[in-house]
Order: sequence, then structure tokens, then C-alpha cells
Amino acid sequence: MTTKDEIINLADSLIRDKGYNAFSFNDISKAIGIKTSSIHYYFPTKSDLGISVIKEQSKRFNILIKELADKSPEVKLEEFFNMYAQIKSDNKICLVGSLATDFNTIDKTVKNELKKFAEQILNWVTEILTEGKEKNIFSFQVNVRTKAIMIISNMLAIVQLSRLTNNDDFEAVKKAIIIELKQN
Amino acid sequence: MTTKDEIINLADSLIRDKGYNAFSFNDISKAIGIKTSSIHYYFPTKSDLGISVIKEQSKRFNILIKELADKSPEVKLEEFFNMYAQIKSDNKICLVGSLATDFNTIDKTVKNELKKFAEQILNWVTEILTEGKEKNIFSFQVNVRTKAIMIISNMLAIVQLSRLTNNDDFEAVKKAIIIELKQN
DNA sequence: AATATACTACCTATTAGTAGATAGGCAAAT
DNA sequence: ATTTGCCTATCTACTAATAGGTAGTATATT
Repeated sequence: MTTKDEIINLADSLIRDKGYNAFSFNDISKAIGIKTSSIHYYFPTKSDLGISVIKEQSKRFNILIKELADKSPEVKLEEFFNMYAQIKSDNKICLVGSLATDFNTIDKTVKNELKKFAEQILNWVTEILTEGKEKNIFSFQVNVRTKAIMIISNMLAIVQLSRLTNNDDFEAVKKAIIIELKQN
Repeated sequence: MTTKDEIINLADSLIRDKGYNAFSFNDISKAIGIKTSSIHYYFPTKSDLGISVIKEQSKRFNILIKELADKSPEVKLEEFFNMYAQIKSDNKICLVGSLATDFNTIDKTVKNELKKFAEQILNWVTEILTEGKEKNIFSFQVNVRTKAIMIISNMLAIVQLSRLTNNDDFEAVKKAIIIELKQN
């Protein structure tokens, strides 16, 4: 892995662990053993690094979407949940939730990249639910986009909330979503 | 309003606007026109201020619970949603979501206070749903506590997520939750 | 007189960011 | 084959701003 990729991965991890405003170039510097000035060589500003972190996640998300293209809506949704299960088991939160909290403090350029990433996620989940409903695998009364937002919301929030309540709550919520989608 | 209350209210507002690590004693100092050292007179450390913010919200929440004690589950839930509608219209996020994001950076004492507050909220929503189910007003298959977490999650996350998507999404999610609770 | 509330002045640590030096590798020109 | 020069990646050393926090003092209220 190149130093640049190492920096991006570490920044990603720190943002989802401590939040955007709590992580510093010094954290990364210490962790990978180069000076902060060397990080500025790759990323002139913190915003540049933030943007790269979002773009990297977006890239990986896109790869996942393509890999699962011919799978069933159930499998796709299960894989979507698995993303958050991984986040939970790392005691982290998701990038969108972390940066949404800090939204009013981040640069416009970072905001725009984040909006694009959130839209990408929302579009995919909406597609999964649409396909699932058409094939009578999933059942729900409300608008598809709204249902997609609700499921994403549940995942986004449960990784945050279960830091305060109980780690088991993640699994319970995941199962409950599936039960409700399959009822009737 | 006393200076102390003014500081608490402003800190609350700043935490829910920018996040715990992005607000400073200087922000408050400028806003209410006293020196930062004067804020330290009331709150020796930032953690002390953070704890007071949580305790104040908890106090107000408790008052709301008592005021609504003899109301129907529907009214109670509606009022619960109204809390978040207010947050959304202020373009803020909820305290629990904000501090959950910064959880790994806050003092143990703040963490404990936050956990207590989250439990208080969870208990109330669980009670509302239990009563609603008993009286056949609400209908859901999954465990009551889990359902309560899901509804809180939806609120916690939608105020964050709709910063990136669309402000109208809040109202859509709120209505969808009610529809789903009343189906069958 | 005592207490509450505010102030001035200061401290140390950390932040993001910059300027300039250095060293090694690679490739084209001599 | 050697030199020249550029590019990449790192360093040292620095800056200005801001952070949370402290000590001691002044003022106002009770």
C-alpha cells in the first residue's frame, strides 16, 4: 500500500472513530511514522484529505454494487447490512453519519462530495427495495424512497446509538427490519 | 435568564449545530459578551459544561413526560416527533446523536450522563409503544424495545441525513412511521 | 464584611499550514 | 559512461491562530 493510501485509510478510520474535528494530521503522523508536513505533500489541506476519504469510500461502494448486480434483493440487502455490522464490530460509525454531525463545520467542497456519496447509497437501497417489491419478496406500504431512507437511517443511527445502549441492539434492529419487510 | 443558563443554552445549541469538538469557550464568550475565564467560573472544565447541557435536556424531557402522562399514546408519540421537528427546523441535530458521534473523545463522566439520558428516552418510547400496542392503537411484530430503538434511530438519523438529502425527508419519514404503526 | 460575578493577564499545548533543504531515483543529453 | 536536471518523497524548522485552563484582581450585590 502506498503512503497516500495509508493516509486515506487512517483518516477514514479516525473520522469514523473520533469525528472529523477531533482527528489531526498529528494523529496520522504518529501512526504511520511520517511528519505532518509530509501529509500536506499529498493533501495540501484537511479538506483535500476529507474529500479523498469520501471518494475512496464511494469507489469501494460502487465496486460492491457492481459485484452484487446479479444477486437477489435479499442478498443485496444482507450485504448492505453487513457493511454496518463491520462498522459496529470496529466500534466505529459510518462516514455519512460522522460527517453529517460535523456538517456545519466542513468546507463546501467536502459537503458536496458527501452529498453525492449519500445520494449514491440512497439510490442503491431504493433500487433494492423497488426490485424486492416488484418480485413480492419485500412488502411495505410507504413510498420506496422514504422506506430506503428509513432503513439507512436505522443503520446510520444504530451504530451511533448502540455506543450508548447495548451492542446487541445492532443485530436486533437488523433482524427486525428484515422481519418487517417480509411480513404479510 | 441567568448567565449560567445562558451559557448552558448556548453550549447546547453549539453542540447540536457544530459538534462537541468544534465549539469552544470563545464561541460562547463572543456570543454572550463575557470573557472565557468567566465561563470557567461557572464550569471549571468543558466536560462540566457538557454534563450540565445533558442534565438540562434530561430535566426538560422529564417535565414533558410528566405533562403528557395522561395523554394517549398517539399524542405522546406525536409530541415526541415534534421535538425532532423543532430540531430539524433549526437545522440542528439531536444531542444524543451529536455526542454519540464524538463518543470516543469525551470524558467518562460525560459518557455516563449521556448514557443515562439515552436510557431515559428509550424507556419513554418503549412505554408509549407498549401502551399503544395493549390498546390496539399501534401494531407491530417485533420486540417493543427494538421497535422503540428503531423509531428513535429514525429520528436521530433523519435530522442528520436530511442535511445532505432533502429537508422534506423529515416529514416523510415521520408520516411513514405512523402509517406503519397503524397498519393491519 | 462577605460573597458572587466578572475581569486582566497569562500559560502551555495543539492546530493547520508554509518554506526551504535534502536525498534518491530516473531519464535524457553530453 | 557520466553528467545534468527533474521529480518524488521526505525532512527540519517555523508561523499564526486557537484551544482549554489558571491565578490573581476588581467590582458589585447582599
